[in-house]
Amino acid sequence: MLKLFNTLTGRQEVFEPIDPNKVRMYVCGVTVYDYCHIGHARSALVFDVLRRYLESCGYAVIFVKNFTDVDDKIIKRANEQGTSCDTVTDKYIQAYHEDMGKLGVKPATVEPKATEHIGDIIRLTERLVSKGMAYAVDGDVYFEVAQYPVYGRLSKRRLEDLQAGARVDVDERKRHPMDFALWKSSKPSEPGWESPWGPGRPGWHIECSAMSMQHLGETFDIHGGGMDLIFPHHENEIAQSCGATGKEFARYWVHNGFVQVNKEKMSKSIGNFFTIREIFEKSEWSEEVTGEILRYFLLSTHYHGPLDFSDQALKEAKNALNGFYDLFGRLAESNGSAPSDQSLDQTLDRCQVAFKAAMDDDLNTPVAIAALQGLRSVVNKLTEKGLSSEERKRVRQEFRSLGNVLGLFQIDKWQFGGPSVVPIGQAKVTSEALPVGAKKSGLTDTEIEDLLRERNEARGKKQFKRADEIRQSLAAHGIIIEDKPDGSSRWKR
RNA sequence: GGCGCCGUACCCAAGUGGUAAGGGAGCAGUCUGCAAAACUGCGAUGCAGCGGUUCGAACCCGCUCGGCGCCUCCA
Repeated sequence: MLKLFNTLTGRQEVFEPIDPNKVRMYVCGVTVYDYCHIGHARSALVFDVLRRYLESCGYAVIFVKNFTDVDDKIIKRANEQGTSCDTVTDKYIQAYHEDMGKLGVKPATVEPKATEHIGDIIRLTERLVSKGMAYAVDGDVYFEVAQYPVYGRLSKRRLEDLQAGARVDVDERKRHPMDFALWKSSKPSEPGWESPWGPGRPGWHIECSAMSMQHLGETFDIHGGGMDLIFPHHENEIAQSCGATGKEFARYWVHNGFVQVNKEKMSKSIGNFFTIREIFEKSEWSEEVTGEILRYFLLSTHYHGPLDFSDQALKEAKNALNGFYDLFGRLAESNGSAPSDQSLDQTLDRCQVAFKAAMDDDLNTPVAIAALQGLRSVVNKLTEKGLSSEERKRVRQEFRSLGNVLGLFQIDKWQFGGPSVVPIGQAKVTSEALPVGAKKSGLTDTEIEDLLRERNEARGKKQFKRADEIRQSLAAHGIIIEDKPDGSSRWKR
């Protein structure tokens, strides 16, 4: 039974979808005027995992994640670059898909763009105007917060408190300082659409209401996003949606914490952000490996709390992951048959139960990972005694299927090279495709294999000095050699 | 000024009333030509501090200190 922390009620609640077998969720995506940073990655990942977990529980999930492709920042960026808004948004939507794809974030069921829903937005705005909850002034349309008595129920703020500290310039055309734009008039040079109030474009908040209602209905199950969206974005979505329909909007509001750098929020305005592609470009590991390291790192903290990004943290994630892939490597190698171990079934069952309990507890991924670490530890002990090949397959499958919920452990070979086994004294160099774990620079696999072969020839002749020289020189390139009991060797980066 | 979050070992990180999960790093040992991996052992009498409630508190209450977020575009 999944429990989720609901921002709306301020506590954990048992998750029960409207339709017993179906979950409808909406997550605020990004405004596409720049590359995504790690903070965007965390948000995308958290809801990717929520979606995967719901699916693994047997729900049919309809997952909508939008792109905000009309916005002041986009217009500004287009002007700076001397291009059109479409060019800007196309570029960054593509980049989004590339970056998130490398992270293993599955595409949402529907990924609508604001500009594809202008008609819905205008209709929703008209609906609010006709109900007296919004008013037009000089081609702009504002939502009147005073018309929605429970305004502030999500962010737990009262209108009076907001007024006191408001840093916004008060627009005297607005009836209340917190009234927000549903529709903004456009200058001829700006993107605009015809509307009952003249040419204009949507305000920021209205698009999410229009798109979520269009794709998921007026009331749906889960609405998510980063914590910084609680106010004003989600507060305003609730006000305008409930104001228009008179029904509840989303039932569970889920918000992820920030990625920080040196305990400070990673943000564009502070300038302390790292883009996802920057991490991939800087990384010494292959894309698959880097993507999995990032995932592991981002899931090693509960989604609700802050998460400090650093090179050291990534390195620790890599080391932790190494332990798993070392085990997978050994599981994949045949080491003779061994009598079946009766305790294996029990071990696998226990891990499943612990994993599920952790995920049920508000998506407690650190504890879920701990369950997998526990399995790793037990299986390591079992492999010391020996496991049959059928058992080794089952173990690997277990890691694969539980890992799939987190998007981990799906790769066959990680840092281990392809033709990694070079028997002592009789190596044959087989050149295969560059393995997944290949480093982007440094020695090629063939070079490594050549050196390894030379080393094992030396070992065969008991020329250990030469053998150790080769070990040293490979180590200088970050290559670690492991000699197996049968005299052959494997290597990893 | 208002609303809210956080402070657990060298690092990361669970635990939110019943006597401190897990990982990484480190140290020692087994194994190994040497390594690596794996295995075994070691590691917070204490959870920012001080009071209080309780048979019992890291977990509840109060105060203090320290760090941060939102109220403005922001995942």
